Amino acid sequence: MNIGDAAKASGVSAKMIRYYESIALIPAPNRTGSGYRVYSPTEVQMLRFIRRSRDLGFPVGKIEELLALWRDRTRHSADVKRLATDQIDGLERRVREMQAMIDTLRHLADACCGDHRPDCPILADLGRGP
Amino acid sequence: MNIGDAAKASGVSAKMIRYYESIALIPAPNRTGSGYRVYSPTEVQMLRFIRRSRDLGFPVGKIEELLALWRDRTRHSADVKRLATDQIDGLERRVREMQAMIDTLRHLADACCGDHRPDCPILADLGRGP
DNA sequence: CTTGACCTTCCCATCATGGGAAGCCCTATC
DNA sequence: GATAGGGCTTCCCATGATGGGAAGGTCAAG
Repeated sequence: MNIGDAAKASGVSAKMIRYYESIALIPAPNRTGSGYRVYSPTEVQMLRFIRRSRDLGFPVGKIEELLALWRDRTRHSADVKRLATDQIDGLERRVREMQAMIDTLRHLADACCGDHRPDCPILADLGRGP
Repeated sequence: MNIGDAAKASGVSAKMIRYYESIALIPAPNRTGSGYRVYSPTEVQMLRFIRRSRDLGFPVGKIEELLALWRDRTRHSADVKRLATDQIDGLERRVREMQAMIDTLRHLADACCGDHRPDCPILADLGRGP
């Protein structure tokens, strides 16, 4: 299976597959005599694993840990769960930050009449003194 | 006022002040005979404006537009409001995406007993077939 | 045998931010 | 007046995950 087919089958772009190989997130695959990368079903499954992890927002470093646990038959599920809950915590923190921005923005936007006149509480707030 | 003092007064790091100048988000300030940047209160206020905008998640490109409107006494507040509501929309979209990740992760984490045994629905899900 | 689709590597760009090196400048203290 | 320490300058590099594109080799169908 060439890289293009592996990309289609896994949902990871060929570009990213090469990148993951370059940072050693995945092992270097076999090559044909002419240098083409060849992927086995197992490797494609690993790529799908990576893509699903990315879809859940895991950074590459954490995916590395997830892959190690995935391969480790003597893993403790507690370790996996901790990665998941840490990820939840990080996402929730970011959501809270963005929600605070949204709240402020909505408050300001509500106070702006949004017509042809220049008076604007949004700019007034951004430009207010210290 | 030197760059360090302007940084303290505005909350924008000296590094970022130089960066904003390099991308022409702010005009090049006056210099002393020896080449030190000198900032007036007006320029510090502009830096504060930028920092507040960044705190609300605006990307630099949008801050450029906000600054232009700020300076334009013939602006229409509708234009400012549109920037704000667009920003709200973008943030809300990202929040929804992250919330979906959180929901999935929590569902998976709840199903994982998180003990010393290797069985783990989280890994099972990430590694499941197509 | 040609054509077009694929593959390879390599370099560059994003976006906002920080780190650090080499070297100059200013002020306070001795 | 010399020296020390801290601040300033520019320049280069790195981040994280991704895409774009060029130059050139390969493969399969017609």
